[in-house]
Amino acid sequence: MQDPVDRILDQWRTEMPGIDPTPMGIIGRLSRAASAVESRLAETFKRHGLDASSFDVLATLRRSGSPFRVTPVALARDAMISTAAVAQRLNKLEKRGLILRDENPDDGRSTFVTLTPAGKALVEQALPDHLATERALLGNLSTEDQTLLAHLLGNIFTTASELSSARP
Amino acid sequence: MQDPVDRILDQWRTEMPGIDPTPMGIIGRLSRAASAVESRLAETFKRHGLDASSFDVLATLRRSGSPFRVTPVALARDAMISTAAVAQRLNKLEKRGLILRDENPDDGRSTFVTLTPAGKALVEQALPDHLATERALLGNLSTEDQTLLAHLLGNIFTTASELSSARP
DNA sequence: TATTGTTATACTCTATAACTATA
DNA sequence: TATAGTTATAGAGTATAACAATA
Repeated sequence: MQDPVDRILDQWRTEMPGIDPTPMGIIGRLSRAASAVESRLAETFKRHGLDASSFDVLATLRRSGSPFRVTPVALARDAMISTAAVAQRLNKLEKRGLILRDENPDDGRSTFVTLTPAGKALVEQALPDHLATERALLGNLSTEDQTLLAHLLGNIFTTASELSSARP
Repeated sequence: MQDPVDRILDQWRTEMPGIDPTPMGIIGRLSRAASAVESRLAETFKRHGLDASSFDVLATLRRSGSPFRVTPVALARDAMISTAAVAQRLNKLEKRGLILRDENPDDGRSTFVTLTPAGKALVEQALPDHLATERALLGNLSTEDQTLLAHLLGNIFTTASELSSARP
C-alpha cells in the first residue's frame, strides 16, 4: 500500500541512490499529521469564536485554578513565544473582555493577567468540544497505541530540544 | 517522571474532574514535537541559504527526475497550498536563479517550472545535511520504533483528513 | 544591572479576489 | 464554462528593538 509519503521516498531512491531517504518518511508524516490536526482543531476553535493562540492563553489561565491569574512571563514560557507576542495576544483578548490586566501590588514591574467571567465561560464552553475533536482524531488508535505514540513523540521532542541547546 | 505535558494534564484533572484530558497528552506532544523538529530543520536550511518552503519546491523538482520540470498546479497539490502561494514562492526562487519558468508549447495556459543548474546544485548540497539532521532527530529510536511511529502518524493523518472531508 | 512588560515596526507566509489567457 | 497562472491586497502571526518602570 503506497501513500503519498511512500511515493516521495521511492522517487528519492530512484533519483539519489546514494542517500537513504528513510528518515524523511517519519519526519514527513510528523509534519503532515501535525498540520492536518491543527486544521481540525482550528475548525473547532472557530465555532467558538477562538483560534489556537487565544484558546492557548485562556486554557492556561483556566487550568491554573482559582483565581485564574498568571503573569505574562509565565504565559510566554508556557507557549514558547516572546513576551512581546504575549502582549499582543493579551491586547486582543482584553479588547474582547475575556481577560483583564491588574497590577501586582508586590512588584511594580509585574502584571497579573486574570480570566474574566466571560473568558472563563468561553473556555469552559469550548473545552468539551475541543476534547471531542481530539478524541475523534485519535479514534482509530487503541489505548496502548496512544500511550506508545505519546512516548515516541516525547522522545523526539527531547532529542530536538537537546540538539538545539547543544549548539552554543 | 513528569514532563511539562503531564503537568498540564494534572492541572486539568484537578480543575475539571468531569472531563478526561488524556487526548491532550497525545495531541499536545504531537504539536510540540512537530514544532521543535521544524525549528531544527530550519537551522539546517538556513545554513544553505534556504527555508522550508523553498527547499520544499526545489526538492519536489529534484526528485521528479530529469528534466526536473513540474507545473505550478502540481507543486500546489504537493505542498497543499494555493496556486497563488506557489506563484509567490516561485517568484523568490526565480529571482535567485534557482528555477525558471517556460511555456508549455502544448497548452498555452500552462507553465513549466524547471530547476536551473544552480538550483539543482543547491538542493543537492543541502540534501545530505538535511537528512543528517532528520537522522539525528530520530537518533534515539530503534528501527522498529520508527516504523511504528510512521504507522501511527499515518493513521492520525488519515483520520484528520477524513474528518475534514466528512463535513460538506 | 537585570527583569517585567509594552509599543512600534518590519517581516514572512498565506489566502481571497480579480484578472488574463487558453482549452 | 472550466482550468492554469499571475498580481494585488489584506490578514494573521511572529520577533527584534527601543523604551519605561521597577527591583
